[in-house]
Amino acid sequence: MDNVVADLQHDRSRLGRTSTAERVADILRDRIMEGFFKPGQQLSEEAIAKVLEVSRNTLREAFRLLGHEQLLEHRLNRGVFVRKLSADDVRDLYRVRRVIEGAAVRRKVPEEALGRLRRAVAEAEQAAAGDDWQGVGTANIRFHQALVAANGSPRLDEAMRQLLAELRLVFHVMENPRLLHEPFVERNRALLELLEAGRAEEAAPFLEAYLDDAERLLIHAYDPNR
Amino acid sequence: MDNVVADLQHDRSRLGRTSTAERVADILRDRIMEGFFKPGQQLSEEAIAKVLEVSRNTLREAFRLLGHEQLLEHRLNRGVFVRKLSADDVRDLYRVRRVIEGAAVRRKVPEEALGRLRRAVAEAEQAAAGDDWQGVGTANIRFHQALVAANGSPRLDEAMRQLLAELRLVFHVMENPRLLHEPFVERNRALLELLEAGRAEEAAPFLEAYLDDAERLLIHAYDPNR
DNA sequence: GCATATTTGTCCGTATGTATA
DNA sequence: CTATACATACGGACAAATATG
Repeated sequence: MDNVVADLQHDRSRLGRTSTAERVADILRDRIMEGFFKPGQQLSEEAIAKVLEVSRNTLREAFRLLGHEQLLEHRLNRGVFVRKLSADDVRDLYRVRRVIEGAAVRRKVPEEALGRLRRAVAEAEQAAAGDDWQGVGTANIRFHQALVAANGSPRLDEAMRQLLAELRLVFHVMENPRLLHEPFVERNRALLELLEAGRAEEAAPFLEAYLDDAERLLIHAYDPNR
Repeated sequence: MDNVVADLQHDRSRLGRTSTAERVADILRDRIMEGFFKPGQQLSEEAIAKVLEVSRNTLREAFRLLGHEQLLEHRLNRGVFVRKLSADDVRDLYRVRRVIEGAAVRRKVPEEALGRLRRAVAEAEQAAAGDDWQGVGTANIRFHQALVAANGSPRLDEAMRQLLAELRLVFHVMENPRLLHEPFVERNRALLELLEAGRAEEAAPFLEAYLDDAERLLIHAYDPNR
């Protein structure tokens, strides 16, 4: 436990530009999303403040930011914990994805967004060829971000960014990332081709089925307790 | 259980004991949304901390929360200011509304949600009859919240709550709330009737036109500088 | 169930940096 | 350019809640 916190030392160098609280939040966010801090784990004020060499007050501001992003959970007089998602949370996240991504595929996707989609698909295929399933996951996420960007809305982009950050909390408690990401590489390509052909009326139900399957797969494999 | 009382269920989350920072954030949020603090206005740490009798550290935690909700803007070493929305922001907010509310009307709206919609419409009509345009605005907002609730997603509910809070920033810099809210009372009723009849394929374009008009009206009347 | 240690919640004083009149 | 006001950040203090033996 002490060793886990000690590893944070490496992030100490990144402090130096914007407000300290925001930079601390950035560091912690990265750590949570990469699975270094695990769902359910408590983040001790004193320990982290000491290692990052910031005051407890500043750290608490950072905690507030991450709490609002749903990555941390505040329990009064108990402290902050990395959020642990329930199966219901997963279902809700997919509900939101259907709404936001569904709206995107119903539009005529601009050429710029198509370019990003193509690159994401190529990246995923390349990673898959090299058995790099972590890389496939990252590329797939980029694919869906590019998809949402077709809406042309900064706020939807931001909402998707946060949604995917939450989803990572789920990914990290699962072993076997291949099972999770491999099936969707070719479906991403298929979806891309529908969009390139401007066949929105087919893309929408295709995406629905896609997300249904992804949700089912995730729920089935997901055990919130560890 | 009484249906009117059922609406209160949504406020249940606000009951639990909370930290001072969260209660301060609640107070400030209310003040901003009621127009007491005006867009562009600076919120002085020292002055507010003194009046609310909390420490500046605690107040800063509250500021972080509201900043993340887009109601306050942080300028490094300058302080926090009530967010001032641009015309582009307004357009983006309506983009998001089309996505979230559009998804709702495409569904079969559950009876429970229909009940809330009916009550909101009735409330708006009653307020309009009494020339209470502020009340009409509140009722209309409740209508759209009930609409989004048809998605059955806590996260979309929360997103809508925040979106409407941002929109209030715009409403408050406009004089003549009647112009803003009156036209939509009967359109809300019309939309409700389409939903009650289960005519989703008509409700969707009706809502689109509705939001287009509302956005146009708002953009036209809105001058970000005061 | 009790006594004790630990941790959070909150406040204060202060030093430093930054923007602006 | 200087002066002033204010935000930023720190560290210490203590009460209150919670965990621990």
